[in-house]
Amino acid sequence: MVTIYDIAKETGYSVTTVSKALNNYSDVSSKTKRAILDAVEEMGYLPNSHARTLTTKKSWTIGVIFIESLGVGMKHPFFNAVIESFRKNVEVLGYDLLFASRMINNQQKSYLEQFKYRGVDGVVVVCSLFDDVQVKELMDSSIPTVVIDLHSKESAVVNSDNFAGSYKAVEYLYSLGHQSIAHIAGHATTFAGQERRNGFMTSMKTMGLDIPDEYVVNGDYFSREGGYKAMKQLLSLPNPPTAIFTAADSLAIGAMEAIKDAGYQVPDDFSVIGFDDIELAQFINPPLTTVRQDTELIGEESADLLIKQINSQQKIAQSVVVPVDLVIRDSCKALVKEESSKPS
Amino acid sequence: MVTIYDIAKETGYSVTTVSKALNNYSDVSSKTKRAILDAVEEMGYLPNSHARTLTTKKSWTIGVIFIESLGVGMKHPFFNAVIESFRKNVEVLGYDLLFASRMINNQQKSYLEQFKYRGVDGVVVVCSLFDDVQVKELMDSSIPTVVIDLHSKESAVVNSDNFAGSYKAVEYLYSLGHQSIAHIAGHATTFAGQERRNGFMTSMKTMGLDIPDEYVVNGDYFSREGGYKAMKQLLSLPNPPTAIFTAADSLAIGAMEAIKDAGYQVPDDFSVIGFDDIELAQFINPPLTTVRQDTELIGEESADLLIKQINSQQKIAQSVVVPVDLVIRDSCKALVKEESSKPS
DNA sequence: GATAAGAACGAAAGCGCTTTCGATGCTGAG
DNA sequence: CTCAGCATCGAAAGCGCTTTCGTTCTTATC
Repeated sequence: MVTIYDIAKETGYSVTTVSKALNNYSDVSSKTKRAILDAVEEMGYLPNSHARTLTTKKSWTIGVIFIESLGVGMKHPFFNAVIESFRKNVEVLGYDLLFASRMINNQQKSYLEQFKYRGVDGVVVVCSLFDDVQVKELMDSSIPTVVIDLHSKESAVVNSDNFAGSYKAVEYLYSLGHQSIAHIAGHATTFAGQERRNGFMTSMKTMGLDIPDEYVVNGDYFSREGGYKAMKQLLSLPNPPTAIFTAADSLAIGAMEAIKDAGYQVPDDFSVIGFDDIELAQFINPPLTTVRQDTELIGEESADLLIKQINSQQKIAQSVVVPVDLVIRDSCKALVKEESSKPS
Repeated sequence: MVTIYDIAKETGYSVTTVSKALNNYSDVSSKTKRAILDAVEEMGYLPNSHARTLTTKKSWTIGVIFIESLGVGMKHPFFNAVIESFRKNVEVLGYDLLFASRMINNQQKSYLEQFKYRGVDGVVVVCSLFDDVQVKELMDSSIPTVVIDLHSKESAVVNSDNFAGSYKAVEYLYSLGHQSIAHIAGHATTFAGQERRNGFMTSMKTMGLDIPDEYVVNGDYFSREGGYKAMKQLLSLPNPPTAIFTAADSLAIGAMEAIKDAGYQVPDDFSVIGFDDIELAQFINPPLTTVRQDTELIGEESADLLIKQINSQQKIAQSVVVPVDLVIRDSCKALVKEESSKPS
């Protein structure tokens, strides 16, 4: 490995001067700078990030963690889309992303410990779970943190406008003539799940619609199976809803399977609408109407928020919410008035 | 930040002894070790990875890069599944994953330079492109490398048995009575694309089937659009095939869209079969019959291969190919003999 | 009681870099 | 000619850790 000393020896200058030339200090003449840079080029010198970090306390590294209940990690379509966008936004600044393992010296450590050990400049966590102690610890620590998909008054967070998303969904269903609208909810320990549920309840009330207790059923951890089971439950009701708003596309997909398995059709018999707009949504049958989360923007906003904290050396308690859009595909249909066919 | 010196002062021992206690050296009595460990616990000491790496030359970090033509990065369903599996396999050993940015001191650098700068212990690259210079550079370098989805005699590589996969697909189609089978190929600069194409050609010959030139059409970079265009082309032929084997699920999906747009049905009018078995495959309509790549195993094998190199301090030129499976769903159908209806 | 062997500890160098502060030489102003 | 001021450069300390090589002290051996 060629070090700063080697190129000092080669050029006849001191390591100090070499270091300064490399870091664009003003007190080195252009002639010697030229000579040093030439030698650097010729000898194939590369700085050592660890040595540099050791003295500067800046690692140009951002830690990232996923906290999700499915256990799919990087395969999570929403999470990886957000992180990909985040990555693009920070890489141009020179930051690398570190996916941590929580093992130091063969001992299990917390994320906070791991990141302190690694000396990251900041960390981005994608976390929907409300009360993860490790994430809490991170947010309370001194290291700059931004968490995505979680809400907090005291920390830097960014998430979609879940409430508004629910509203748009319900409003759309209502405009289609639906009155009996059910909700397959995300897990209650999850901020997004809770918020979408709140949005549903509120907008239903705003529309003046009834919400029977049985119409709000838990889909568990945003899994397909959860959606399937929840829909089964809905179908077994004496008065099933005509439309279902689910808290996630995966839930919607599960629900649609249940509907098909029961011999019904979407959207003819039931309208369903999802949340997320994962890639899958447009390819299933029928293509899913859903509330789209803007992963690009979420990634960008979180990058901004984190970088701002890193640069200012202080935590910023700011909550940015990014707007969502309803994307209309074919899983919802206007309700034909039952009154005409079935006079009461 | 509490350092080794602080806990030395606290306990009255030298930093040497503290360091030894921390690293389980045998020449420290159990009593002093106990005392030191207690102080460590009490003072909340954490080692500094950069300082440690600086002296040991071991960073417990593995660099990862994606080289893919779509520009989707972490969103690539095959790549992220492989990397997720890889991560699980190395994290228990204490390795962290570093997604590099190629920016050092505000200057654009190559991956090799970036990784040397970062002092990673090894790098895993997921790369389908044949002749990427940066990947070549990496493979030729002294740093342990494993590359996934690429073939090479001189390096550590792991990939699916693309050839056998094609064979299974063609064989299946043939068993269904299809004789006119076309291939929508992946890009030729891609190892997987090339190999699947080879497998197609060879197995067709083995089955004694004809391959008109027009039956092998390029799907470009494994994109849906590529599949769409290629299928359009196939449909415009005077004698279109009855079945299409595509080099990727994305291509198959595009092809199926083209088929539908032309007013035909899958699998009634055309059988199509994909490659990969991405999550989407089971949810599209009809569910796609496809050749499944075992992402779990690929990740595991690459982890093994890389770790072996890291531990042995030398490059290993080994090529492991992991088996694929045909998963049969609903996009293929037995061909009804045309002879009966259309006597020649 | 003298000696060898082992157990427990520490001094110091070194990993590759940055940064402070001082030294040196040169210029032009007076 | 003198001196202030500027432009260049370098010595040295320090970042936090590991590791080699001694040193000291205890214990067992004859």
